[in-house]
Order: sequence, then C-alpha cells, then structure tokens
Amino acid sequence: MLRISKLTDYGTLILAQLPVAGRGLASAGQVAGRTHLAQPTVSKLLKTMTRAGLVVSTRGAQGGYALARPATDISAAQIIDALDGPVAITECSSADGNCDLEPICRVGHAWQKINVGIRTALAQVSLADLQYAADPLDTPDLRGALRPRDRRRDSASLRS
Amino acid sequence: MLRISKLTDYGTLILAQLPVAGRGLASAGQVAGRTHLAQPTVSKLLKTMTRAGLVVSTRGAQGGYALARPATDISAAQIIDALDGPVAITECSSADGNCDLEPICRVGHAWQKINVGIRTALAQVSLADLQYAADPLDTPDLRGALRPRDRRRDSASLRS
DNA sequence: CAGATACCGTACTAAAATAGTCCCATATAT
DNA sequence: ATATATGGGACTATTTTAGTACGGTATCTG
Repeated sequence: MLRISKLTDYGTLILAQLPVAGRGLASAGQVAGRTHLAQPTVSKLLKTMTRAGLVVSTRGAQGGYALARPATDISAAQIIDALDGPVAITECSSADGNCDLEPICRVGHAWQKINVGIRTALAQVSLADLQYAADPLDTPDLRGALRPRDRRRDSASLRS
Repeated sequence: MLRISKLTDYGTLILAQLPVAGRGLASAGQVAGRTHLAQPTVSKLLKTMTRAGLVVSTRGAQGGYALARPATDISAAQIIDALDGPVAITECSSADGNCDLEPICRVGHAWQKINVGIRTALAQVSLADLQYAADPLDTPDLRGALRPRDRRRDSASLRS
C-alpha cells in the first residue's frame, strides 16, 4: 500500500535509458541488457508506454524506441497512469449501496480525496526530476487537499 | 497502485463509529451493524488497531472498544501503518544487486523518496480531518520531496 | 525479392498480496 | 456458573501483480 509497483519502477528505469526522439533509437533487447531486466518484461512495458504516448516506436530492422518528448515533459503521474492503469480509487465501502449514514460515507470519500491529491501532486514531478533526485527530503502539505469548511480542534463531534 | 486499500477504508469507517475512551464502549458486533460490514472483518480490524494502539479494548461482558485518544490525535499515517503494515517500499530493481549504473539506480530511489514524502504528508492528516472532508481539493507540492541540487530544464543529460 | 530484425497485440500462466472466515483461549459482568 | 466479548493465530478464497509465450506485421539489408 502506498508503494510504487515494481513495473512502474522498471518503467522509469527503462525510460531513463531511452534517447529522446530524434536522437536515435534503442531496441527492447538493448534496454534489457542495460537495465538487467528480462527482455519479455522490457518489451511488454515499452509496448504499454508506447500506447500511452510516452514513447515512440519504429518497427523493422534497426527499429527501436525513443522518448516521445523531453524528460521534463513526462510526469510521474503519466508513468503511473500508463503502467498501473488509471488509479483505482476505493469505491463506496457499503456493500449494497446502503449509504444512509452520511457522516460515515464522507470518511470514505476523504480517502478518495487524498488519493486524488497525491495523484495531482505527482503530475508536478517530471522524469527529469526523478533522475536528479538528491538526498534531502521535504514534506508536502497534504492537509490542503481536504480543506474543511471549518476545522475544529476538538473531537466531540465524533459521537455518533 | 496509489490507492487506499479496502481494509484501511473499513478501518477508518470503524474508527469513526467509536466513542473516545472514557465516553463508553462499542462492541465489534455493534460497529458491524452500524457500518454494514461483516462482523469477523470488523473484529479483525479492531484487534489489529488495538495492537497498534489506536484503540483500547475492554474484555468480557459489556466490554468493547473505544478510541485510545481524540480523533485529532490519530493520523492517517497511523491508520495506514496499523492496517497495511509498514509501507513496503520497492527495493532495488536490479535482481542480483548489480547496481553498477549509478544514474539508473538513482531513479529507483527517487520513487522511494516520493513514497516517503507522501507518507510524511499523511502524518499531518488526522482522523478528524478525514471526517470533515469537504468538497474542494487542493494540491500538495510534492516536488519539494525531491529537491534536486540543481534543476535543469533541459533533457540533454538524458543521453546515456 | 528474400530473409533477418524488431515491434504489435493478445492470451496465458505463475506468484504474491489482499480480503475474509473460523476456531479456540481468556477475561469480565451478572 | 454462565453468557458476553475480546485475543490470537491459522486457514481459505479472491484479486492483483508479475512474467512468459506466440502468431502477426512492418521495415531494413543485401
């Protein structure tokens, strides 16, 4: 949970190996060699990313792949969308749609908002950013994603 | 990927149903009834959250559960830690530890930094915040989590 | 034109994580 | 004593993720 899937990680590694369109091509086999990943896996990922528009391909002998655009114009969110599919947000927890208890269901929706908030944040991170990641670590403000109309510091309202 | 697991969602629903310690108790059966979740599932989650210290329990007849502390003092990160276990960050992608290609491996680490950044952000969101989540949605700044030493806007350095 | 190279798409298998259930032990109120 | 209710672990089922295989198509080279 809250982890980047292996395939997304692989995909990023692969993208980092590709030349930008116009500066040459790299075949799936070459990329596999450089990343130490299995060739079929690399092929699969490249195919998927091609369909997603992150990568362009050339068929035939001397063919291969290249980044569709500069690394600064490829976002982390796009990579995730391509490889993990559109984010599957948790649906309403009530099995049979019995959402009569409004305050409860609103809690479920809050998680969805957090999901979307995180995703939107990932749209701001580019492949180039990922490549240059240094050591320090800073904390984004996620509370803004919820923005309650009126935040109380007491929990009295918890009583059902 | 990047989704809140069902169990975490359930857990939040359940927490929202519990009185704060000192203001009474709710049994697993009662909570199951109010949330429309299966009783064994509710029991399991409450047991887990008790062990994690989010909830306190009283055994025996008339026993039950209560929040260990006010909803403002229970963070989203704590709920996730309790129910999804410590975040399993993607390990080095190189199967046999062959991380000779430094720039490549650094990409993998960047995702880890994003993971941690998101997690840290979640520590700022309380159960009370989740309950009052309103409609608007704001975007946290995740790029801060990477903070490159010197960010270039060109992708020339992509060439391997 | 022939053959080799390399992508395209889909279907399939395998492995792992998630979700959900069951049972027996223990503690406490009446 | 007995009914109620949590504690802990084992177990099964389901879903998701990861990885492989195969037949098809496009393009370069000679």
